[in-house]
Amino acid sequence: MSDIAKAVGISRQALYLHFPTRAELLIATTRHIDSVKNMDARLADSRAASSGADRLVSFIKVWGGYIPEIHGLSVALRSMRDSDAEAAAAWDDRMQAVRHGCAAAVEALIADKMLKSDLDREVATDLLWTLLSVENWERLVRDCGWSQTEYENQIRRLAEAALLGSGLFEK
Amino acid sequence: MSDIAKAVGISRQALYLHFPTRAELLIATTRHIDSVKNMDARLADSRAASSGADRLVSFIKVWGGYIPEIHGLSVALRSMRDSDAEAAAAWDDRMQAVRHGCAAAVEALIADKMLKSDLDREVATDLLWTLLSVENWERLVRDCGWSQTEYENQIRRLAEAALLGSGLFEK
DNA sequence: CCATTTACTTGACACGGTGTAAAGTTGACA
DNA sequence: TGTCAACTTTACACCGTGTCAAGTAAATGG
Repeated sequence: MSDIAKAVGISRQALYLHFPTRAELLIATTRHIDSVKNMDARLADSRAASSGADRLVSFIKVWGGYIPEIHGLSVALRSMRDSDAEAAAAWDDRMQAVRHGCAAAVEALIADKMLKSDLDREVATDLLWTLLSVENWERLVRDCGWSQTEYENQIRRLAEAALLGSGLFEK
Repeated sequence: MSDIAKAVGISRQALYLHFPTRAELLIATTRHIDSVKNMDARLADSRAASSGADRLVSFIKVWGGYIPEIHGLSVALRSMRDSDAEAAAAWDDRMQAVRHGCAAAVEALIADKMLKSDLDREVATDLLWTLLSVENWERLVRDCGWSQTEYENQIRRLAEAALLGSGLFEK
């Protein structure tokens, strides 16, 4: 809190006049970033795709490209998950939004009969959601040194390999 | 530290006589659990498999089954990653051991010409390592409510879909 | 123009957790 | 009997979060 106050150019106490707790500051920051970067609108774009497979690809591109922009905040929010229930709820809320995007993409695949025949919609959604986690981005981009485009390409391939059946011709 | 001391039945200070810092206590716990549960030996078992594909499956089974046993410790160790360099190093060290297992499995696939032809050994290792992260286990088992066997089966399928080519017949 | 309100300041303090330090107790072993 | 090792109690320093009180400076409004 003192670091932030210093960076902003006000006293630590003045910061507490605006945000009662550290958690609420982070939550407000989340909301602010979401509105500035307009995550919902970007995700909505991915709904424009015609086929289910295209929709999957564009959803992955949109969300995958969003991750680096929110990564710093995500670290802060997740690090206080266990000490602050409100922060945990704020983070989970954002993640549920992503999950809804995943569910919608899976639904589009089902509509196109492109989802692997032995995959439940719930299981498919969970798998896609897991693949697209911030943690996986961290591991591949930060720990393994992948570029953002490598990340996006491989995760897309992985998601396709995991979810896409060849429709009628699938064995 | 006080909680642990209480649980052990000694004073907080006596705990500091054994472990100079909280981080060192967790690191020692890691070592102890590894020796008690014998992770290395279990991983070695997966090397016995004849084919590369079998080896992949058995590695996933061994490590995937090990995750729940170390999960609590893993949470504690990861939560102090940013505040304590030694704890971070201890965790990274264990994860590098897993990565070596992944690399060995990928190598076995290459030897059997079963690795997807457009996958680099490094990229394949990174992907497998990422799939098998504790974080993905947490998401699927804890957050999504999957059973351990569901987790193991789906991750195995996912790894196979991601890495396995059909050898000569791969397009 | 004066009074109030608003946004901020400084300074102090409580609390919890980690880690340090010192002095005292207990029991075993030589 | 003396010494050592393991432990105890007590106290304290440091840091970060969050609270509280009193004061200031500028804008707003009757």
